Amino acid sequence: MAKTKKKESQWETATNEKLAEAGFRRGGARAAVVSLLDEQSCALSAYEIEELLAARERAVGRASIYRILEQLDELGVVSKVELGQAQARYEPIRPDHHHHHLVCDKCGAVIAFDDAPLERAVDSISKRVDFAVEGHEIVLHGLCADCR
Amino acid sequence: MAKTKKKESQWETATNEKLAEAGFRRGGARAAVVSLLDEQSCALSAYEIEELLAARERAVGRASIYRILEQLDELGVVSKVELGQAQARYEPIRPDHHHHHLVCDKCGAVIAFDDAPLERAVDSISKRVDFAVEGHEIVLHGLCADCR
DNA sequence: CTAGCGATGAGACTGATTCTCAGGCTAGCT
DNA sequence: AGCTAGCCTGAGAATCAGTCTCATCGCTAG
Ligand SMILES: [Zn+2]
Ligand SMILES: [Zn+2]
Ligand SMILES: [Zn+2]
Ligand SMILES: [Zn+2]
Repeated sequence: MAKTKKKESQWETATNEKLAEAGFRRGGARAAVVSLLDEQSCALSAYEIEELLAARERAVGRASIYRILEQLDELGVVSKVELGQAQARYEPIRPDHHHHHLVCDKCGAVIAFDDAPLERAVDSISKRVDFAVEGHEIVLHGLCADCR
Repeated sequence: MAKTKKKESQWETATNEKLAEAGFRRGGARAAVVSLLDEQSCALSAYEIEELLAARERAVGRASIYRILEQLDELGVVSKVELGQAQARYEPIRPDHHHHHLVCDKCGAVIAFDDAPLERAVDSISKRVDFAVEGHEIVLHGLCADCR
């Protein structure tokens, strides 16, 4: 069966470069995770990643998934987001698509949103506090249109 | 030994009233947790609550602590905050002391801060989205002054 | 082509949180 | 005050996400 050769996006390319620069060797498991993340516009849980990869012809061990996600997080190419759902989610960081999340407390739906004034307010605070701010996470809780 | 009779604050009083209104009976475990939370200005983890209560003369079972915190969260008098530390923290909601947190990724220190422009930005978004926003959580990650 | 060493994954382990259920206590009634 | 229904508690088992261990696999420098 012919393998679907997808076009690598900016993110996947940049991520592979950073991995190489950081001294990592190439490996099938990591490539599969990076490739899957590259297709996402919002966050996936480690469990979802495990399932999606298994559904393709490239299952990856759970230990590897967590190890890889941690490496990507440290490299600054992936963001670990805690939406108060007792499990972390991970999404690729694309400078041109910075966003935050609305979480439905009833059905768990996650909706992305972005807002310039909000970012400005956060940047402003970051400069004022005696703290080296490296990132921020903003989550709005409530009920989605369907659950209301 | 004389028991230190503390003055009930606005929060503890209001919480007890809401519990009664919601049809809850009174109970020693819950009263102890509510009283402890009332003394806090920022968030405690369930484990810390368990220890602090045990250190006094009123140990409360772990199951009860979690059950009670969940009830208080549902009543809207306690906020469950996830600071990305693999464990939730809980703090009383005091309308006049609304705040958010700075978390040191190195040592885990939690520092509270508040910012009017930030709240305004969040309120503004809340009104614009097709989502019934009931609350929000903002966490800034980075390195505290000591760990830098 | 081969050795050396990073990459991988099965499964045990940990730690936080949730569940179960027997016994305790409150609130309401007599 | 005494009695009862049913909420309140807590010890310990069960879950579950996430972490660790370690034997094996497979890059890649040479
Ligand atoms: Zn997202
Ligand atoms: Zn919903
Ligand atoms: Zn706080
Ligand atoms: Zn620190």
